[in-house]
Amino acid sequence: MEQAEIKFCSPEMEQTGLFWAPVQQEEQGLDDLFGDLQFTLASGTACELQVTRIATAVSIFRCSAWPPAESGWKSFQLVSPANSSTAEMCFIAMMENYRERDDDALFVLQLLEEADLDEWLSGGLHQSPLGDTMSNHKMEGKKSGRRGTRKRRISPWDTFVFGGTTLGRNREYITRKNNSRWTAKEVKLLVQGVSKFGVGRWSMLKEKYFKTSVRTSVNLKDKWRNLLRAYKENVQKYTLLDLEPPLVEQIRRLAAKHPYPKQRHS
DNA sequence: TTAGGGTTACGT
DNA sequence: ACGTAACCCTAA
Repeated sequence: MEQAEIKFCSPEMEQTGLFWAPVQQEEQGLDDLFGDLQFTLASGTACELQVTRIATAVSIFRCSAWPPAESGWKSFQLVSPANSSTAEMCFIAMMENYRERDDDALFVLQLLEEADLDEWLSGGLHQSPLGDTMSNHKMEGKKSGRRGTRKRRISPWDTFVFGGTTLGRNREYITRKNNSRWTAKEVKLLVQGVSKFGVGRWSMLKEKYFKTSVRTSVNLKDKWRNLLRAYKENVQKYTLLDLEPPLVEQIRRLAAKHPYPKQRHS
């Protein structure tokens, strides 16, 4: 959102994609962090992320566009203590395809388990539960362990934070398997994109409007479909996200202009 | 890569 | 319970 200034504690952590960062909190709470977040790494690299998911108790932010692009890290999660007004936040980098890198994920989870995350979350600790343990861990050396198809599953991160035994005690739900709900801001962007490129050019839309977003082109397509279902003169009983009327109008106009599904030629 | 049906998580 | 929205699967 409003360019939060974030400094990193140590270069090592920056390397592994795991670090602490003091973040200025508005009184509104963590919701303010929804949307685009820009900051600068200690190295000077500018970053831009999009925060797409926040949950209560522990806040999880799934972000994208982890730089450097070559590192293979594409997204990360951010865990912050509940109810802290100047939250110290721990960014935990993770792969876009955590499914392929369970070893890594589980390794970190193990570290977190050993550290007293509960205590950290309650505000008791003032340094990373991971300490510098991470510097011993060579991420790049790891070959991903899992192969083969696998049924969908909840991210181990989610399970740990919300459903795992360590923290499960007072967390009553598990997050959605992926990115959670679209924000009004994202929807606006999508609508803007559709109005520019028309319906059906999802990968281009992704490229131009959602380059750094967690949303995939398929997500964009699905979201558009949902928007139509929700607003196309159609009476849904309710919507989970209220959009500004002008935006809804725009959606309706676009829906009329570009029939969807688009005619498949054959 | 897209369209569209199917599945799952979560809100009401 | 049931509806909505996010995600998955896959033919073409």
